[in-house]
Amino acid sequence: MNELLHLKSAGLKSTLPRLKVLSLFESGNDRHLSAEDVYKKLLASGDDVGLATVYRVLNQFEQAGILVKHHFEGDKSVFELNQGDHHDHIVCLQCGRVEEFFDATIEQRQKKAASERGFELHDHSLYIYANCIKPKCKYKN
Amino acid sequence: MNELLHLKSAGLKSTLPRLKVLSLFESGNDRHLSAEDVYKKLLASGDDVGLATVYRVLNQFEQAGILVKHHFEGDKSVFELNQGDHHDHIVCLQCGRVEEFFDATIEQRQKKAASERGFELHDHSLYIYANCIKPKCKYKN
DNA sequence: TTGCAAATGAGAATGATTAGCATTAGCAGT
DNA sequence: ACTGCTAATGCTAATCATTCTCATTTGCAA
Ligand SMILES: [Mn+2]
Ligand SMILES: [Mn+2]
Ligand SMILES: [Zn+2]
Ligand SMILES: [Zn+2]
Repeated sequence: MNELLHLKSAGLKSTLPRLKVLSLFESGNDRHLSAEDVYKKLLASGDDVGLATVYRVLNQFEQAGILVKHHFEGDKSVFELNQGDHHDHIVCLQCGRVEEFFDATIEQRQKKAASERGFELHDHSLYIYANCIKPKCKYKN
Repeated sequence: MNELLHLKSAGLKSTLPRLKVLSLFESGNDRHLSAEDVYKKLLASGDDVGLATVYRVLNQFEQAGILVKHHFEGDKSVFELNQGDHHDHIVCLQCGRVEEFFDATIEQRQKKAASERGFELHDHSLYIYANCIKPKCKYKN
């Protein structure tokens, strides 16, 4: 019942759509999902939710700190469970595989770059676009 | 007449809209401009171009390597002159000021992060969102 | 000059995301 | 358990940036 705590502490009612979205992310099959991904997965599993509701819930969860939003190359944004650990992403340009990484040196040098120029770092986004080295890459022929 | 060379070598006809867009960037008043920015600036200076043409020209210039496109926080993308030097950006969340920086260590560790995980780095995007430290910040009250 | 492919411009179309609004469903208090 | 009220949902319509269509214009090579 971790989900309920999450929702309650965020001041959000425990509704069916919210629980479904949450458990989708907690099932852990895919960490990074777009609104459309979530919508389709729920439909596929027989759960009826409106696309608008999916968008709303995802944004509410982000504001509540339950999810984190990312903007990978392309138009649509993706969400993932916020597990406290900050990390950045490597995205395969061929198969779309997403790998997570954390580099303390990079983090530190970003802070330094900011402060040296009269800024106080609030946030950053770092995406590495790359190609899987075969044979891992499930390149779409 | 550097512009003409640019265009010719890219296989692009030297048309009025293209020359105007190019000289706008080369005037150097603002390095980072969105399509809308470019459109409005051209209109303001009495030059009539269609918005669609601006979009087309910007993308052609990007493909030709004349401009580089960035996706700062927010929806609209911005372009800047490609002067050969790669750099990343710090964006002030309050006043929108954009500062450029380059950190060899960060670059190198990105490459390493990728190769260590079976990727060949192709590209990356790094944006630092921060707040100007007063009194530099032209915060919009 | 002429001819013609390439480029332009105005507006329609697109695609992701959000807003509006009537209907439904949590849930606090009986 | 029953009421009532507010928040949440689910349509649909609206936004907003960007792209597409296509009739008209323009650069430029012969
Ligand atoms: Mn992640
Ligand atoms: Mn720049
Ligand atoms: Zn791959
Ligand atoms: Zn500022």
